[in-house]
Amino acid sequence: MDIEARIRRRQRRDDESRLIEEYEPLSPATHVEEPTDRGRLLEQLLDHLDPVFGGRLPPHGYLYGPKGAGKSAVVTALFAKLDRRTIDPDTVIYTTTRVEPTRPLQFAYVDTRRYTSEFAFYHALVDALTDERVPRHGISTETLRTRLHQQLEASGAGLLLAVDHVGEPGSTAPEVLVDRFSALPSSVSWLAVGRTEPEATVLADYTAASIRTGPYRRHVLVEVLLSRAATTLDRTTLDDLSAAIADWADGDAHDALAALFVATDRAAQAGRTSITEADVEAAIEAVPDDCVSLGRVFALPENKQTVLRTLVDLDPADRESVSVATAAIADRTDLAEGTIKRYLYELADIGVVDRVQSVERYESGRPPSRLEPKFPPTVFRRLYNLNE
DNA sequence: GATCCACGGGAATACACGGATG
DNA sequence: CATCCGTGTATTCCCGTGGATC
Repeated sequence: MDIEARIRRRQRRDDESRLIEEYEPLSPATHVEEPTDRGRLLEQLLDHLDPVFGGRLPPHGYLYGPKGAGKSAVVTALFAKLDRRTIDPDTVIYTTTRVEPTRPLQFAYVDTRRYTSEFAFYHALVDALTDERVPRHGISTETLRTRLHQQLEASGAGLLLAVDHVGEPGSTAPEVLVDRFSALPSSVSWLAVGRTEPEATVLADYTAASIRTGPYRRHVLVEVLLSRAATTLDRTTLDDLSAAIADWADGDAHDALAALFVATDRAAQAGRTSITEADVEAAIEAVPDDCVSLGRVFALPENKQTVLRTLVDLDPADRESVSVATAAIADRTDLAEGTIKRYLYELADIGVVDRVQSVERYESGRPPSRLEPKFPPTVFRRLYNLNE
């Protein structure tokens, strides 16, 4: 390869990476610090958490609502703020009718997509509550649990714990969680966050309060899209097309952002800084029905992401069956076939990829199934490469 | 030496089909 | 005709091993 070509390639790559960095605000997997658009939900949450501002713990609670409704956005933002604000009993103003013992409060947020196992869960908690490094190895789950207890008792502080993505396939089931909570001291109050109706889970039996949130209202979702796109796209066509995306997304901010992301990418590939109707149409096409949250995909263990990354680049013919895909991925990664195949089945099991059974007749044997990602490949590719 | 968990692999089971059997 | 059986593939389930780290 001559020097010219090498330089050209460098330049192209720089262009590309700069472009991708600009995309980041459009990522459906990241939350902004100030989700100003979820005022109602924020108020509901603050109502529930009100005792906190008097130095007391609120009762256990459950926040639920559909995908892309801003639950995680609000809860992570709120807990980040609360965590920075030490609630000091001395500054609390009492109504003097009753003297309750007050104590300082701590706040922690745990995402069960990432910290699923019992060990990982306690580890995340202890880690959040202490400045010291907590060993990941050579320490038993039991030891970790007692350490958490000691920590909580020693500090005398109450803990408000938010536990996100409860009951999603591949994360922690409500029953398991309730079990774990029962092992925690009474100075811990938790707020579970999930999608399922409380009546359909055991959580209803343990929580005093359920907070329900619905999908985004149309005009609010448009605002979300516009504000996130502000740095990336010029405004020429944005208003109308954002409205179109919002209509299609039906209140799901995740899918709407994903579509806007794909549309932006398509425009950028063509060297444009504004999106067209065709971009949006193509983008909507690229977001599958029942699209799985990209946050979930990026919470998967590294090697499962590697398998997915390879899978989405495969020739469609190489995705026609699990075995074929396994072989193709094994060629391109250093994972063993057995592992890849198991991963693919596991990914299908939690709904990250779909297995579509072939209807064509084969000579003999059980018919294979085609693998289809249940997320927009473009978005995954871009964000994955960004993390490299 | 202890611990968790990612990997790798293999055994058991399910499914589809054609052909044999009752 | 209904059922069973054999074969070949797909899928599920399970467990031992070893890496990394304390």
